[in-house]
Amino acid sequence: MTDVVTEKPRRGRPPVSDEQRRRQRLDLSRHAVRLFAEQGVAATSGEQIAQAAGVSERTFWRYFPHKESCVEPLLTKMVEAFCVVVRAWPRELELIDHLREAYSPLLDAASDEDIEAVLAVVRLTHGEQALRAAYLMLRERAEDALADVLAERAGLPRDAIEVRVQAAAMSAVLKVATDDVARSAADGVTRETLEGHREQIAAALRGLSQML
Amino acid sequence: MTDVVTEKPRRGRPPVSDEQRRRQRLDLSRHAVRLFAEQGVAATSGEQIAQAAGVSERTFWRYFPHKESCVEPLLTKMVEAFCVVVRAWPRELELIDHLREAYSPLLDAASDEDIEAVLAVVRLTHGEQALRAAYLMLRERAEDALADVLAERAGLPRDAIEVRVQAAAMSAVLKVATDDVARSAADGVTRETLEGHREQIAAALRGLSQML
DNA sequence: CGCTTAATGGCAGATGGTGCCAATAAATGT
DNA sequence: ACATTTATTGGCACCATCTGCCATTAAGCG
Repeated sequence: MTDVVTEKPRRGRPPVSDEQRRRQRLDLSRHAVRLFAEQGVAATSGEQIAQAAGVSERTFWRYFPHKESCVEPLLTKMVEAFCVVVRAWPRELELIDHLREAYSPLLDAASDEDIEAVLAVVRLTHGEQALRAAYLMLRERAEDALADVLAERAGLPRDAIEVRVQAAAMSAVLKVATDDVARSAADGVTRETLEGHREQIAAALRGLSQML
Repeated sequence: MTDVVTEKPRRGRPPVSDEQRRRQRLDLSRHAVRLFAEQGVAATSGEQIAQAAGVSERTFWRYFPHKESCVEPLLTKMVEAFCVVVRAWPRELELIDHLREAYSPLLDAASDEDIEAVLAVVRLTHGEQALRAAYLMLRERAEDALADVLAERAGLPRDAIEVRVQAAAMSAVLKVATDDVARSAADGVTRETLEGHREQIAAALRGLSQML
């Protein structure tokens, strides 16, 4: 009865906090992305990234299983932002209207630098196949999260076919819109660009409804 | 004026035909997939695949840029089959109805072995991340082809936002349906399973229209 | 059979990535 | 202060992935 949350009279050095680890990954991620953009993925070695971030190559490979997954921390920020918005989607509102309401505050929350970096990565994924593959894998993970939210809203199991189709379609729309905004924001991202992004999504969702 | 199709009084050994090359790739692909399924991707080395197919490791790497791209020839068969159907989609018919008409004959055309192999690969992509990434990349290439067809139908440029959204959404639907049929056909594929697949797609497309 | 060109195979080498172990860092107990 | 315990780090050896280079072989043609 005493092990509801198993007792842990911890003894040695405690593991670093998840927060700390996240920061470290993000730091490595920034260096990696900068180098990727400057000289290409293929021409950037793991050793180089490690050196730029001031850790040994060995620990670098402990933080990232593959070179391309260096983009993950940055991109995750983006998809998580979207998941937060979707999760807050009130039942009585149209998705488009909810986006208009909830998206702007979210943009204020993220730092301009991060937004710029994320868009840079998305642009990179077009020339660099390895990065594109990593990007698509990440989007599929996001799709699962989206499916969870949609399932809860609809009161259906998360692997119901309707739920998965809707999640996949929404995710696909978001992908197109994101690629588009990244392309059009090639030099400098403005508030107008981002609001354009929101409208892009809205228009795309509207377009979906005309499909059949 | 004499170089409309540059004159080629060919001299030495002629390059192998594209057909021949395609066959070779497909053969390597089959061996690779079998090994992947038997012992996992990570545990299967390029040397092993080459040996199984009876070529040197060096030439194996000439046929495939990465180990995971061994699944490409098989999967391409699948997406090309779908593209053919879409291309033949008459303007006056609903897509669902067209699928019902055109899909069955197509199933007869492909060999049972190949269909089985394709589904096996799709199943593999769920446990093997590297394969999943390759799969998603291929699907995106197929999405482009789909966009071309849709653009022509709609009389819009191929990079119009509506076209790309529609292509992305259709592709996403097809992905869900394909994953589902692969899972449900885990042991032995029957004609019922495949017709189920077609209905799966139809239902999914119908579901899409209810999205908003 | 010589000539020309394409495909192949073998070998060296750089990079990606992992397992193992010693060294160090951060906590607690005495 | 010091020993003890545990987590992280770095160094090293090692296998796999993939490429460049060159010699060899194969396939056509006069």
